Amino acid sequence: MALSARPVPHPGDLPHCATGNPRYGRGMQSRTPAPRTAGRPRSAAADTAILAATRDALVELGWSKLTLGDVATRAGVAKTTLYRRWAGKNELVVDAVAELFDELQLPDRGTLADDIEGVVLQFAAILARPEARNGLMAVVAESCRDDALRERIRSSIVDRQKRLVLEGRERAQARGELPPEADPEEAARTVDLIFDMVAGAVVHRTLVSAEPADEAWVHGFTRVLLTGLAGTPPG
Amino acid sequence: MALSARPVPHPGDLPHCATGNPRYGRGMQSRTPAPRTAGRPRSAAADTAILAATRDALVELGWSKLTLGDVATRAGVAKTTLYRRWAGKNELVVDAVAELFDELQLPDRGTLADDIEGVVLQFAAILARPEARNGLMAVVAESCRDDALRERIRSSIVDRQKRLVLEGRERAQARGELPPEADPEEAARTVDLIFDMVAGAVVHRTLVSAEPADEAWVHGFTRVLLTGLAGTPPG
DNA sequence: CCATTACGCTACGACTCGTAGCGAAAGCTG
DNA sequence: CAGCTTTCGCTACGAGTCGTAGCGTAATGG
Repeated sequence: MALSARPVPHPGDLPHCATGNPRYGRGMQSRTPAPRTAGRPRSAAADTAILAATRDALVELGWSKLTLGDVATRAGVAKTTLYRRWAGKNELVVDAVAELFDELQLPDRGTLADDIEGVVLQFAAILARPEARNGLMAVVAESCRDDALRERIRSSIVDRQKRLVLEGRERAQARGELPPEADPEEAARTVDLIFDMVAGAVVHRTLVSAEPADEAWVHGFTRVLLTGLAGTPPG
Repeated sequence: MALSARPVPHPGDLPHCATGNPRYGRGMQSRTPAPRTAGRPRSAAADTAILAATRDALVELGWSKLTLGDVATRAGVAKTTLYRRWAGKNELVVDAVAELFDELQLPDRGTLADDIEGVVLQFAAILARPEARNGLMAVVAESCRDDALRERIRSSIVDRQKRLVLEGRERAQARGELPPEADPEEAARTVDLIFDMVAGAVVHRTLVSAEPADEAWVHGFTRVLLTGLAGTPPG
């Protein structure tokens, strides 16, 4: 018969993620691919089912009314399985939401303005999905009191997308639309500033003002971002 | 002896706010000052104590771990008193946070750039307070699934501060820094756009990037907002 | 004086949380 | 194949919170 369960290594362990599975796995994703151990491997299907069920629950219930027991039922797994893989609600939702943002791309449309409009529209399309809105805002709110969670959000979501700003600037500089950067430190600050302005404006428009970031809005936003307030006479 | 308590008029009533007290009172604040009724009046001191206790609890506990029972204990009132005045956690926190933003002003500093920098710094200072961060983000997150709550946030917080953008533009136009607006509809859209860009950038910088919106950052932000990306050669 | 309303307090059922324990299933390894 | 290891589903549990009901008391106004 099975032996008694050994003490659960739950709080703060580095697990053996066979698949691209979560639980402190996203943060340090440049690890050795598989610290294999013997025994029954974790079901990869359970991971995807749980994350999908989390997004569904976010749509129907929102953050505060989402319970882990309900997610487990939706995913067809036991509640204990869920707790074996994630430390709590915050971590689960971060992983469930992070997957949504990995589809962002920066297709080359020929000009800086068109590149910006394109990626901002993609970002707006993701934020238009209720699971993205509910989940992202909730974990950001929670991260105010939880440094580990904020770092997890930053590495899983924010920093991953900052590549888009870098890529767009390089293209614009190659085209001659933007001057080359002399001071690399200043350049890094500018990248952060632009990212905050773009992401912040779209988030605020979508969530606080609660109006769609459609093509017309994105066009106006891009014009202000590129030429400034005074440079946009309505004529 | 006291009669049996009549059915609580809790969900969806228009109460009689003697003081500037909450409970659906902020949304329609242009009401007759006091629809007086007989009986013992509600304690105004209890209102202020509850709202202050809510902010304290937000600082110490954050949103998710904040319980109404705890707030009641901090405020020195009974839990039932709290439920008699607010419908739930969301409404309470909205009122507690809204008070923080009423102190925003737009002092005339002589130029549009300095006006913007001044008000953005004020906004950043408010968002630097943990009770503002925790509470605001949490209710915004919840408002994704609650239209009434979003409307309450908009009327209590957002629209009240949009006056700052209007005021700043009027001054800039009077100074000749901005051209007069021909199309009033286009002008309204521009106000909304600017508000989303300013508030969104500060919020994203403070909460997501988790770095302070200090004077250097605000200066760079203002420069981009006024002159655009291409108009800021680092030299 | 008396009707009316707010207040503090206690208690309650319902729900969620996170964990423990068990037996069974699913892999790897010799 | 047998044997070991780890995961899985299930049940149960104490702790905590929720929102409400009920009661007696305090504070106003007519």
